[in-house]
Amino acid sequence: MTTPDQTPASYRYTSTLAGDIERRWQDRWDAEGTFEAPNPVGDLAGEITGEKYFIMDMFPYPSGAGLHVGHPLGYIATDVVGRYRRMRGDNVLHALGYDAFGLPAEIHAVQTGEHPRTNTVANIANMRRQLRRLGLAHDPRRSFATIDPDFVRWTQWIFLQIFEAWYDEEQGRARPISELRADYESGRRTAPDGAAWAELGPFERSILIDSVRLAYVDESPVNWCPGLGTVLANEEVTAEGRSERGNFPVFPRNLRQWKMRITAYSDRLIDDLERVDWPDSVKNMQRNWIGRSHGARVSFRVEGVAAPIDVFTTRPDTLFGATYAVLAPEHALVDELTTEEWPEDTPRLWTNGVATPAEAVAAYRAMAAAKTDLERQENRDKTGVFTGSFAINPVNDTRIPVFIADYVLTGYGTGAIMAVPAQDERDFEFAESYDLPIIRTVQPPEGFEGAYTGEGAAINSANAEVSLDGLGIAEAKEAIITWLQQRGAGEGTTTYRLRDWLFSRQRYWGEPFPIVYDELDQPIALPDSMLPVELPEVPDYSPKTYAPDDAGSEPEPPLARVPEWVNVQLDLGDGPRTYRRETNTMPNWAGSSWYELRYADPHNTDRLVDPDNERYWLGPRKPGETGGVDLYVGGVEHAVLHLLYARFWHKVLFDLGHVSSEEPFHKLFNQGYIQAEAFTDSRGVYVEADQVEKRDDGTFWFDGSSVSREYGKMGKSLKNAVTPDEMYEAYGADTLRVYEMAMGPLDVSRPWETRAVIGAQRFLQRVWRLLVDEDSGDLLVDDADLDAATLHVLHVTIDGVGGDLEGMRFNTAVAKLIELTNHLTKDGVRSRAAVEPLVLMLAPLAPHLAEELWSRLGHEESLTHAPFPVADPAHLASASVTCVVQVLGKVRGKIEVSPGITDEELTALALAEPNVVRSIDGREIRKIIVRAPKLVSVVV
RNA sequence: GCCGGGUUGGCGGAAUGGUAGACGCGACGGUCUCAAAAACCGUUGUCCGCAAGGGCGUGCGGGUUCGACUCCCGCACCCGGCACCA
Repeated sequence: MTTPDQTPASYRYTSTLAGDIERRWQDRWDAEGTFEAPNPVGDLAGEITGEKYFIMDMFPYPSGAGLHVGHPLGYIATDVVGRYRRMRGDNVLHALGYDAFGLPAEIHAVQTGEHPRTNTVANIANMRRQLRRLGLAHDPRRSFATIDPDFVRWTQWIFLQIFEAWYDEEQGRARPISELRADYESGRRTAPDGAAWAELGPFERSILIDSVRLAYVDESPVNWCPGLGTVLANEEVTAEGRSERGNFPVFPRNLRQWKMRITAYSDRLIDDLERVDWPDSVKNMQRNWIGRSHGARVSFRVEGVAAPIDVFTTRPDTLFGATYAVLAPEHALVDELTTEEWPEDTPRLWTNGVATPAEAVAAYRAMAAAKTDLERQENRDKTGVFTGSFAINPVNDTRIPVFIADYVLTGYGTGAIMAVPAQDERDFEFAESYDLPIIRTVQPPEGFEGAYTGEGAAINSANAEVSLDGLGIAEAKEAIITWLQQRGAGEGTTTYRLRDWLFSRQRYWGEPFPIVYDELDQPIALPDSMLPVELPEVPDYSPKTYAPDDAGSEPEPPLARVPEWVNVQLDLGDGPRTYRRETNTMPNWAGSSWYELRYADPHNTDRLVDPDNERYWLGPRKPGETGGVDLYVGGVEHAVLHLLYARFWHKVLFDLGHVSSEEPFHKLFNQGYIQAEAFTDSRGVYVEADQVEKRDDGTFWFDGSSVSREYGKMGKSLKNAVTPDEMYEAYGADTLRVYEMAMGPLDVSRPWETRAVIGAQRFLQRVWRLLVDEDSGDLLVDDADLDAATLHVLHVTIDGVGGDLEGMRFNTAVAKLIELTNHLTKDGVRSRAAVEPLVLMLAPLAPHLAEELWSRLGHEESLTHAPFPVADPAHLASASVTCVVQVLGKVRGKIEVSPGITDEELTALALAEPNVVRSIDGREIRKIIVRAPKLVSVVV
């Protein structure tokens, strides 16, 4: 019930008024194309002024659940930066696309029978609506979704560029396959086995070429996930050996799959991290993931066997201490090394009590194969079995036994090691278990027991030709590598943890490969004119899935079930023939691996991106720089997945001359997460957080029962999502923006607190009330001159806010604007000279309110390109300064002084301050430190 | 185990080696109101004190300095990443 005298002021800045203002300005920005950024050439060409600035957000996956208030955090931050830079005169490119292929849409399609595109398009529309209401200054002409046929076409085109390229180690870059073919044809290059090109048949030639392509089909161990019915990249498998998505077990299986030769770029991917402006944590994660380690390959001759064992070691300096060798159970040489019978005097410990080496090895291999990654991780006891063979240590011709053991991994280095128990903890444990000799080759500290991995002088390390004794680790490594190279027994080398990128998935909702196979089963690229290859309609969107632990099951992608699409008649140059299409699809990382380029030229039908547009938006600003997007903001969860793949593709495109930038993202910023309280009942089940009652004694109640509080990522699963729509409704978009920016530093995660949002609204309300009469709506601004104190506060604020926005310290920028507002409010200062700069400074954070006030101040144009205020140094110094007087480091007095005061005058004033006099208490003054005009420190 | 980041009032957080706690939330007191809400004004690290003022205080223990949240050494705990990677 309302009565007339209870009606609130009609022009109070409430959520209703804010909503009116916000919708009005959003419509006007759209109508006027306010945020459209001109390109140098093409359909978006226009007059360019100012420096370019390219901002990107990690684009969203259009989930059916819609947004919660955690999602827009990064989008608001980039929007503030973009709006600030426009006011500084920059030509700002900022748009938002959608990463729209992916599993959730496919699952939804399987459940409903609805085409994933239908649902995805609806979700994108809903997300666009929610985001538009935030007032983001995006160029709407540059938005796209990775599922758009126009976009898919170029994803497929890039795939073919990679397919039609090889890595020239000599030049350190990718080159087109056509150049390799030309080299072979002209005889400048011969096949690795020495065969001449002319002597090879067409099939052999294809095999030779296919074996070096950057995108290739390979039968090798991959991560097969029966529960999902698809294979997964290493990056998509958790440390526990389960799928990152769905948490199903993953099994190693040999399968024919597409891979990308990302390992060719290992060095550049590591080295160029030094050239980009990224958080150290992410750089470290990428370095770790690539896992470069320098060491040596050493060849061990084996008695009675032709092939030597090649091992990789990072400690070649300890070679004299190698007392046995170990192969991974899956190593190719194991069968050859396994002897007929146990050698005489073989300790029973080494045979596992089995009658023959063959049986013992077979049993051990079977046991190792049955172990999941998780079991391997839980049980790190060193086990193994002797093969019956002996290798010869090249430095001293000692016979050393060869074991297989599952602590040696098949995928790393050469899959074989020399074991040096004295200097390696794992080898030490194994040697203890199997009673193997331990020879120290590095002098440990007095009384040290066990494996010594620290620095020290080499000992026991000399033969007739070389002595390492007395050398430190680094010199010893160098000396032994030189010796090994002279003897042909080894060489210095580098290995990597990174594996080639598994690029095919047995899914429907992804990009089809632009590849067909001929009758010899060789992959053939489709010509550009046939792109994009579009997805066929299918009866069933899901791949065949199996019981999660059915390791022996076979992948069957949905596309394989559409024979009329799979088997196709094409004329690829030598008349119409029947081909078989690739039925796998690309992983959903494909679109995000190059989308930065498409923002720069979103409608180009002739090229991926016009070189002029690419050079303008992404090219290096100075020679020697990498170039790339000027600011890229997103969550840290993509530190090694998306960000590594995108760098790889970008570098291939650079090598092939399609882009001028060497890196996709020059500056990366990881925003934190918005967390939220979640509540569980006595069974541990989450209850609706917004229905929990908080009592004054600090307890929480739901439906009459006590519940307990925890903090977690906001979302549906914890039942604690707060939607932006609720916030628009209750406070308005500007309030939500200011609150999210004021909560704390952008890169730190922090809990959401709806009740604290009111503070942001009160601030905006105060600004509004300063300029506008709440009852009449009249402008209250006058043209009075500013007093000295106000001038000082104003210019200090201008100086600070500009720097804070520049440095993405949005929380302190908001605090400074609040201080200025409070100062003006308290003194009743409504002068145009003060409120106009305030409105301009507020504009990046609360653009709708700022536009409305700016227009009420009499400006007809949007303030989007109005100049951001510049501080006048003359007003940065204030008329008087508070000087702190310390006695023995403790503050004992404060005196107001003029900023220009001399050290002598200040010292005299300080020593006269009554409380300082009392504190000194007549003691002798030993020293006085003066930092005029702020500080005097007295030492007694 | 290794690598990276962190620990400041009731809460979120602020502090080029120079007044610790800006700004906001909450709480408490007040103005307005018949009352309440909203809004506005004031107080708010903690202890002693009527006050003036003083003691203590940035995870813990040391150190450097006239002066340390800040720099150095050691430790604890929390978060993230990697992990039998030779």
